[in-house]
Amino acid sequence: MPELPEVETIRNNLRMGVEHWPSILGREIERVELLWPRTLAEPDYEFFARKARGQRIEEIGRRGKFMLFQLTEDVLVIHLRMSGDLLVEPVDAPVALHHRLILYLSGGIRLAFNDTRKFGRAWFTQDTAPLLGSLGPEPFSEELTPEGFHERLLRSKRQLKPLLLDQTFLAGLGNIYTDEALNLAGLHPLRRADRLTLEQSGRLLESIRTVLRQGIQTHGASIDWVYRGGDFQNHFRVYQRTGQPCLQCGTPIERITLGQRGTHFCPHCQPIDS
DNA sequence: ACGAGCGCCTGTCGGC
DNA sequence: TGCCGACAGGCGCTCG
Repeated sequence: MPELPEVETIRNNLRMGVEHWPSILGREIERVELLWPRTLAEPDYEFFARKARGQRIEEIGRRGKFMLFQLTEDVLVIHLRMSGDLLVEPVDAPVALHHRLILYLSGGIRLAFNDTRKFGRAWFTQDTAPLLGSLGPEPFSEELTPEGFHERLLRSKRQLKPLLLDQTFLAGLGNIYTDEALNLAGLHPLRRADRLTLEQSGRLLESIRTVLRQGIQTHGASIDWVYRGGDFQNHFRVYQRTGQPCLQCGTPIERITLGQRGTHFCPHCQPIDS
């Protein structure tokens, strides 16, 4: 589910509040509840439950696909992986089937980490470096220039699709937005990174920023996010459009498997050579 | 340094 | 209706 735009959408909702949801900023953690032990990667539950109690949520940040809850003393880091979601609820609401971790907050509300497939993880720590230190640049960083991006691409012999999914190369892209960005840039997913011209690299960076910006503006690629108003799935150019005509040229969209991930592209608009 | 394959999990969908 | 495989937004690991 969540790539950079979805994580950013959730972050905004939790910070600013949204209809039915008050902001959780400034609230105190009164109690925590862990319903699936593996969801808490570290530390052990006893320590976490004791130390988190009484801390306030000072700020909510994001790095790549990681959500960062800056607390009074520690940081709660959450990665939603495939099916994770964060919900604000009244304390007396029934606990949904797939809730894995719940923070009970001051003011009669709670923050629930809901995660059907149980891949999501939470870390409670004072040092985020081991988790975030190896991440690549943020796509919207002003320090990431077309020239700098081109140089990074030239250092790799990898195919574009797996490279863009590698969070140490660039932080935040997932399967949907990678396919969309490559299509928009007119680049084949199997193209070798070190064969791109400066102009192609610049177009790729621009395309990445465009599709991510569209994703954020439409509140994420929902599918099962209807309640949140996510709308990006109505704007897919290639993702999950196998066999359907390319919006640009009418050629049927092709699907291949690459590193266990479905990969969608237009064979005409994204030629393997040039 | 790279790609391929698997494990972690639950749910949905299409074919037979 | 029921069963079975394919597939799903991610990522860490091993192996060649």
